[in-house]
Amino acid sequence: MAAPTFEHAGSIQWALDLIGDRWTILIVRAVFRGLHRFDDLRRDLTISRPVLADRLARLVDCGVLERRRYQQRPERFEYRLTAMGIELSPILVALMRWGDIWLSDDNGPETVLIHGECGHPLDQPLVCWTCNTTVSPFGIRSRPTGPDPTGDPS
Amino acid sequence: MAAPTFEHAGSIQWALDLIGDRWTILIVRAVFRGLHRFDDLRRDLTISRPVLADRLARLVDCGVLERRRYQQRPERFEYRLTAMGIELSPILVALMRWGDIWLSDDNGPETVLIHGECGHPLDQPLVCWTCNTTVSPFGIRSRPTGPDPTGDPS
DNA sequence: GACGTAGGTTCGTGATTCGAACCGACTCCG
DNA sequence: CGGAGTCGGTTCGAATCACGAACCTACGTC
Repeated sequence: MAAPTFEHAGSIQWALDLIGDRWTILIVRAVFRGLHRFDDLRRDLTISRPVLADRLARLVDCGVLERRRYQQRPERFEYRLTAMGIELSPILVALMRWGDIWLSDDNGPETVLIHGECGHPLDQPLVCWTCNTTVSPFGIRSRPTGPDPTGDPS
Repeated sequence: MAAPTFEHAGSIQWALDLIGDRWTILIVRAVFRGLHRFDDLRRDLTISRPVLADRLARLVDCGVLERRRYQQRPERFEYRLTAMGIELSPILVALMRWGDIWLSDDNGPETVLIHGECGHPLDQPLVCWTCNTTVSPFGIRSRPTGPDPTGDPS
């Protein structure tokens, strides 16, 4: 059984350059939750004004958020997720599930994410739609970065 | 259509406290790829010695990595993923897929992760095994943090 | 005994991040 | 009219963090 390769560091590196600091993910999550205004975000996250302003500008710059004027006189702006931002949700889901399973302080909740329609737990598997099977982390290869380096099995 | 809630910030907050800096994820990824020794990691990541030592110690502390002696005289150690560490893979996958789709510089590779057995692309959906359906980010509720705050639809 | 390797620690500097304070444009209240 | 409040920031000086360079230990090798 070969190890997962996780080649193509660039993708992860780039992603981390944008969202790999302590606040950005939490900001995106807050916007998901319906907080769109500067002061709402600041209160909810207890983040300092300069850092929030910087992160929001960066997220708008790279296309994760959209800055939208919601009134004139005085001009006021709110932040909305773009398609690029909405597609961050698998990362949020993965972080949340992992944190919930492994880091719950004592007898924390075991199942956080549930299906809105039926109320049953959600899973986030790797799926090959061609084989119609779920795939373990050890069934991954990467393309086009060549053959896997055959990391010796742990 | 209600927004996803992503309640229970604690889970994400805790996860980010451990793995939310610029290096930790990259270190975990490198260990996944088969790099287990201090100097191999340092060379691969071009990370400074103090930071690598600090991150490895922290990861061992919190149970993501295991420090294992692989020889005596002189004592030498290597780092292996624990179960907790292996289960970080959904986060790596999500980061990688997002970065690859949205951040590839020009005509970068569109499909990085493929099924080792069949060579077809892998997907990482949200699945409700009870309904046997995939769920969009907007079909998520969270438990037990109460009813969703009905984030106004974007 | 000089050199190489493996796995770190110590140290001083320079970049981040922080809270506190300030600012500008406007509204509301009296 | 004057003062307070709201919203969305920017500026500033102090504290924290991450960095490379150098050093250290313990061993093997030439």
